[in-house]
Amino acid sequence: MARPTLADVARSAGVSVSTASLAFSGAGPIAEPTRERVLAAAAELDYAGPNPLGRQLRSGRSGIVGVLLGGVLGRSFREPVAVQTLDGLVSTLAELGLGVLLLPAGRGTGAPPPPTETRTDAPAAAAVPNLAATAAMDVAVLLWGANPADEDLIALSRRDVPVINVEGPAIAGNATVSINDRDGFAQLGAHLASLGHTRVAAVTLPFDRSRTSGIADAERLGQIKLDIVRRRLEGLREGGVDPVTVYEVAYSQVEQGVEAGKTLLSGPDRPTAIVAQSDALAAGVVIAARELGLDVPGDLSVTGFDGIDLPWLGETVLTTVVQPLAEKGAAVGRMVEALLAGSEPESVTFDVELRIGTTTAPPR
Amino acid sequence: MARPTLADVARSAGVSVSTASLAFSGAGPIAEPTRERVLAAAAELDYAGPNPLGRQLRSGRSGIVGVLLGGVLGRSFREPVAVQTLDGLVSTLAELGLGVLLLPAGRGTGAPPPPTETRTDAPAAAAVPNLAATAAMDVAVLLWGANPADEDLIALSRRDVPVINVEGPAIAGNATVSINDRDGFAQLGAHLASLGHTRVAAVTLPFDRSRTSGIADAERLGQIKLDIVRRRLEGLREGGVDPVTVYEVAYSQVEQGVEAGKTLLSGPDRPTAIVAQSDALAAGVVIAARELGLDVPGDLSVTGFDGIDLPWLGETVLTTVVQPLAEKGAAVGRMVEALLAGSEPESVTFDVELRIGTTTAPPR
DNA sequence: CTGAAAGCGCTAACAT
DNA sequence: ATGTTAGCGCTTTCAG
Repeated sequence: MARPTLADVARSAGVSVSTASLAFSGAGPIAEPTRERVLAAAAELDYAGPNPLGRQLRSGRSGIVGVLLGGVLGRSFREPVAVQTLDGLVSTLAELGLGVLLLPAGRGTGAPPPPTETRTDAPAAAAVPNLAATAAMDVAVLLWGANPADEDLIALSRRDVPVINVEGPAIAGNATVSINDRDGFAQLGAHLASLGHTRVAAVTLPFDRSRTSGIADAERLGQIKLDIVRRRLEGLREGGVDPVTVYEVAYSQVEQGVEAGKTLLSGPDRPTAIVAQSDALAAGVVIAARELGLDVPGDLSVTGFDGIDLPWLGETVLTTVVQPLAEKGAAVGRMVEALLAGSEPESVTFDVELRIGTTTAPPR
Repeated sequence: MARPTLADVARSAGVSVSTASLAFSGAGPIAEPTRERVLAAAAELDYAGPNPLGRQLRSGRSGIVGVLLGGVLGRSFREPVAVQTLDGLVSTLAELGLGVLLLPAGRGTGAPPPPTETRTDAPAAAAVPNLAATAAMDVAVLLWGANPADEDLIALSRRDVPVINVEGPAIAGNATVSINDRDGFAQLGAHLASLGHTRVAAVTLPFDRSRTSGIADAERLGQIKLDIVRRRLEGLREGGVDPVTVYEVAYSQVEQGVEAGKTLLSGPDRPTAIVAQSDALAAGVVIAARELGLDVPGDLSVTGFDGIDLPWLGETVLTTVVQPLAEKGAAVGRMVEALLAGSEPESVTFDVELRIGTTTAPPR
């Protein structure tokens, strides 16, 4: 009644277990009639195929790719770009027979865990087991970076699990997939400058994981932890636009963009253009402008970044920079493949492309 | 140089492997000094903890919960409700030390696989290994249903992997998490009827996985495969609204709602209200109405379903029915727990709540 | 409280 | 082409 094992099948087919194994894996020479006999015996016994646990222990491979979510951005699932990248990654890996295991980020270094109560009861049993430290996986993919000091990353490196970094800070020894976002913002800056904008505000991704949001003062601007944010601001300046105000959001979500837009557009010296570091934020800014009765692009130009589909704005087409999300997923897939084959994958950087929509025009 | 094993740690600490095992698992009596000695030896050797592969084979448990995506709806990741449910599920399971493995749906019965070429080369090795059939997992969760005849489901049942069904059709022997959506739509219907609407159109989720979209004629209406769609339409009628036109979409996405809205609002006998089967679709309808110069709710009332956050509409608050997404995730978590403990989980159905917003009003 | 021994189910050398 | 033999690393009886 218990699940049959390969040994049962082998016995029933009158062959050895190793032969039976070959019948399933195809990893070795086997006579066609023999193979069929084994398969028939398996069908007879209702054998569902080799138990993955046994196979994994023996081969030392789990066939699992862990994906560390929410390193920097909180609820990755809510962020369209993260979701789309993940989507691409899952399909790419599935074709290699690899599964994606979601690893929700543990408490990182940014927010220290709550103080431990003095325990009078049980011995110090592992309170919350951390998947990054305990789950089986052959490779880990870090979506959207994290602090190298993160608990999860330390655990992974102790376990010798190779890590592939997507848009994260360069970490020694990790292959990285990134985009040329500095150039993308330089193009956006040049576009706005050529239109004649001089009073430009920026809405940026989080500077760190502190979940701060609001206009960043000089002090805060000196504390930008995340390369991606700094790089994008620098790109903008390279393009000829030095933002007069910088608004930092806590998450890359439309709501946050609305908030940022309302603040920036209600203050004195209203900007003639707002550069957002993501399409979601830009969409929020457009919505905020509309609610304040401003015309886009007549009264305000808005730019985004990412090139995701934004049905929310109706006919309005966001001026943005398109990054190749699907290709990024595929690139990660190839890196995983290389890693599993024992070779060192090479980091890649993809180019991005300016796409001019209907949200930018000369200032009035 | 190779990774140390538990045996190495035990030897170094001067204890037996079984004792060393206890030091890590805490699953048995062990003297505190002994435990510390083992842990010290582990730290010394840079041992990262018990190898999950060994543990899994021995205990027969992988600690992995497979989540079958896209059963019915294609790219689940793009659908806000699926994403939010998944989000809740991941956090709930993480607290139990369980990981979520994403299982992209294989080719289901709806779309038969492409015809096999006559092979003259290699023996019939498994072309594309299907994760549902090969990956290690203790339980599978079916998000948004599927056909019981699906390849993946068959594979899971052959492997004796218990399945928990979220919003799927009842499948014999599977525990199910669902919501009282019939009642929700009855409430929506009653609300619209009480406002005086009689010419109401409906925008529904896909009838099956054929990815058809457009106005459903009588014949098509007789082919609704998915319980959820039928049940929701029935609920609406119970509430006193019999839709004059039914538009079926291929995906529950804003774009599709826009498409549906444009079609329904451009035809003759324009409806005074449109009932959408999801908030994403309703948002699209609102956008379409605006683009056609119609006022919501003045010229058109619109209702959604799900109660997800929709920042896209600005100040507009959708009249909708709120379903407890987080609670659904938690319920699945509890079921998984029960299943792993060897008991039969009980199916649950959650109540939903009508939330009247600013998108419904009496017809002009 | 600790140790010895067995074996989870499979695959990979090696021998035939 | 097939069989024999050895473990992969761990947990779990069962004795002591």
